Amino acid sequence: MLSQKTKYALQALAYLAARYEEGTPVLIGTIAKEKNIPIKFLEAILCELRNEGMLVSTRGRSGGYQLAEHPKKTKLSRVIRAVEGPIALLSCVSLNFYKPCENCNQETCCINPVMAEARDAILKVLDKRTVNDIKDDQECKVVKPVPMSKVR
Amino acid sequence: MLSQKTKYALQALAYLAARYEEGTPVLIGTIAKEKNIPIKFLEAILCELRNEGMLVSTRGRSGGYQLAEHPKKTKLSRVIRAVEGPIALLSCVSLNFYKPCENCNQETCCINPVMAEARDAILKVLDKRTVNDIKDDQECKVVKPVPMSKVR
DNA sequence: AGTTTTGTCTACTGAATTAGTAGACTATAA
DNA sequence: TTATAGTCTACTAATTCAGTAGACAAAACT
Repeated sequence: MLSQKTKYALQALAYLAARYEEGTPVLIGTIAKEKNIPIKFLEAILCELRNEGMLVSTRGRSGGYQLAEHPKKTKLSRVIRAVEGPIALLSCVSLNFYKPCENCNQETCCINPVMAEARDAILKVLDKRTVNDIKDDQECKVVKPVPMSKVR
Repeated sequence: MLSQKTKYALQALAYLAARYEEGTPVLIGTIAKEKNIPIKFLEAILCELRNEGMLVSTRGRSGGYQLAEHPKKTKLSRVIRAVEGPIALLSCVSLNFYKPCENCNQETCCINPVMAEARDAILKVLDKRTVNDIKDDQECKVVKPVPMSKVR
């Protein structure tokens, strides 16, 4: 399960994506209020996303946060990795946070390949879906399938 | 990420699956030693799996645990749900542990459908893979694909 | 230039979960 | 009948999660 923090991150990005075309920074306070997120907690989350290069911030008056690039460019897998950490079910099959198991032998462990299969299945979705797919104020109850040719 | 507890559960089942044909109970102590799992912790885990009907236990001398049914019958999704809980990334898209979000509106939330898509992708793997696929002492580095016709 | 608005950063805290332990108790086979 | 093995309840230490507080820094508007 994703943590509350990751959920907040996704919600904030969904909001910023909807306002991406405006081209101006959005106040933390506005996002917090709109999405019902504790402002100080959101602050820390947005700061992390900025450090990861997903957001840009403007300080001072009329400052705030905005997406660093078009919402279609930011994959959900990247967001989750930044806030939550590994996407794989076990660290021994993680692509970005690999760590061998302590009590089992990689060579003979038969759990490993099945978990790798599961990881690939999740990533197939989270690598093709972007912030644009979760943005606010759109018809979204039916997610339109993305043709595999569009997935790089 | 799966918890240590779930990993232990899978490892124990992998061991029991390999010894399923023997038809006799296996000591907790044997599994604990073989798999490097703290015995008292394993005890609690096996007890849970028994309560879920995946294992049967025999008390007293020459007692122990064994699989309740053929390893092919026990889906990994069932194991994970029993020990870990929901498989979905958000509880609002969980099939077995559904709980609505507190701070977002199900009707307008666009994160929901994407997460449902991810859930289906994971379940497609965890519903078709069984304890038999992870059992010890087999060639398993290459997981043979299961034809979709075999998946119910 | 000064003040206000807004973001940044560090540190702290309470609650929940995870991982593991201890020990009394109960059932069964030899 | 006794040793062996599982059952059950309760406890605890460590870690993570979720959220808070407050000092500080940058920028814009006056």
